[in-house]
Amino acid sequence: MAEKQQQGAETRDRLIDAAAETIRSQGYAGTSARAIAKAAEVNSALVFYHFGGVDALLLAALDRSSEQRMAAYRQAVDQAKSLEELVETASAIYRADLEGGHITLFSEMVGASIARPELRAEITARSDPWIDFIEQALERVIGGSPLARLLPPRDLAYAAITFYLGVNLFTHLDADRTRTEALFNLAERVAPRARLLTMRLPGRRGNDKPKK
Amino acid sequence: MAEKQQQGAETRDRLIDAAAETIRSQGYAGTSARAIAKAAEVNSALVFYHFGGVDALLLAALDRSSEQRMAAYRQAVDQAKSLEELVETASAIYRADLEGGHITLFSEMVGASIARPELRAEITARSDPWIDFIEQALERVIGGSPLARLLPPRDLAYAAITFYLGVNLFTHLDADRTRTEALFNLAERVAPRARLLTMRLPGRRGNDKPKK
DNA sequence: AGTAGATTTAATCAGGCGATTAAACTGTAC
DNA sequence: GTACAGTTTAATCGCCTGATTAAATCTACT
Repeated sequence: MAEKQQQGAETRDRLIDAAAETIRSQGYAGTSARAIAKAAEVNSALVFYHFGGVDALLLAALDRSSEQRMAAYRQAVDQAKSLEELVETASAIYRADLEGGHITLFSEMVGASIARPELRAEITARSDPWIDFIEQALERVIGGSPLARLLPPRDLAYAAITFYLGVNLFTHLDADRTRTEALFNLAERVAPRARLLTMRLPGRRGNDKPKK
Repeated sequence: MAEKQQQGAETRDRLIDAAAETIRSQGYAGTSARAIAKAAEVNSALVFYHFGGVDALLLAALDRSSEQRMAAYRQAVDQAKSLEELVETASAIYRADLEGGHITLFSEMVGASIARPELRAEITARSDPWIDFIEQALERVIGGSPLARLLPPRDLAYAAITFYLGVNLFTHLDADRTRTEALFNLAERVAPRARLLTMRLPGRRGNDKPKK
C-alpha cells in the first residue's frame, strides 16, 4: 500500500523542481499552481494534494535550494583562513548561485512577502540562519582584530545579505552580466586591502601622504 | 471643451499617486487596475482611458517618482566636496527614499520585468540614468585620485545600485529597521577611511602568515 | 439653446486563478 | 479476487483579472 506507491515522493520531487524553475523564469507573480503543474507535467490538483497550496510548495522549493546552497557555502567557507580568501570563496559561490537561480528564488520570495503577511514570518525564519552563518564566518576570520571593531561581523553580514538580494535584481538590468562581473571583481580587489582601513587617518590633502 | 475640462489631468494625477501607493503596499503582484482605481476613488476604466493599460500607468508612476528623487539627489549631491560628504548625503536621502517608498516602487518594477520582456526595456532605460548619475558624482569627488584607480566610479555606481535595490528587500526582513540602520552607519563610518585602501600593503603579521 | 468634445460610468467579456470534489486508477495485502 | 489506501484525474466552483463598449455626463463655445 504505502510501499512502492512512493511514486508520490517522485511527484513531490518533480513539483518542487518545477516550482523552482517557474519562479525563476516567471517571477512570483507568474507562478501559479497550473504553471508549476504544467512544467512538472503533472495534474495541477496534485499541488494541493501534496503541499496544501502554492505558497507551501514554493516554501518547500526554497527550503530545498537553501539547504543545498548552505551546504555548499559551509563546506567552502570553512576552508577560508582570511577575509581575502573568504571573499574570494564567497564570490565564486555567489556567481554559481546567480547562475543556478537560488538568488532569484530567494529574493522573489522575499519580494512576495511584501504583500503577504502569512508568508513574511516564514521568510524571516528562513533568512536568519543565513545572516547568522555569514556573521559566524566573518567572526572566525576577522574576529578580535581591529578590522572587526571598524566593521562588526554582524553589520557586515547585513551588508552581505543586502548585496545578495540586490544582485539578483541588478542582473536584470545587465543582460550580458559584464556589470555584475565588475561588481564581483571589485569586492575581490578590495578585500585583501580591507585591513588598511584600520590604520590611523593621515592628515588631509595632497595625494594621500602615507604616514607612520 | 478642452479648456477647463482638464479635470482629466487631476484624474491622471490621482491615478499615478494611487498606483505608487498600491505597488508599495501590495507589491506588483497585487497591483491591479481595480485596486489602483479603488485607491484613487475613481472608475477602473479610467486606467485604460488615460494610460492605455496598467503597466503604462505604473511606468508613469515610476517616472514621476524618479524625477522627484533624482532632483533631490542632484541638488544635495552637488554640495558634496568629498567622498565622505557624498556618502553621508546619499545615506540621508537613501533613508528618505526608503521611508517614502521610491526604492520599493523601483525594485518592484525591476522584479516585475523578470517575467515581462516588454517591461524590461522600459525599466532598463529608466535605470541607466541613475547609474550615470552616480558615476558622475563619484567621478567628481574621487576622479583622478589613487582611490579611483582601485575603485573605478563606474563599478562603484554598480555597487551603489545593487545596494539600493537590495536594501528594499532587506528591510522586509528587518521589521524595526534597526538592521538597516546599522548598514547605513557602516557606510558612513567607512567612507572617511576609504582612501586608506590605496596605501601600500604593509607586511603581514600576527595571525596572518607572511607569504610570497 | 444647442452642439461638440473630453471625460466618466456601469455593464460586460473571456480567461486565469486557488481550491475542492467525486470518480478513476494502481499496486499491495488479505 | 476483492477490499483497501495512496495517488491521480477531469470537472467544477466562485472570484479576480485586463480590457472593451455604449451610454451618460459635463463644460465650453457658438
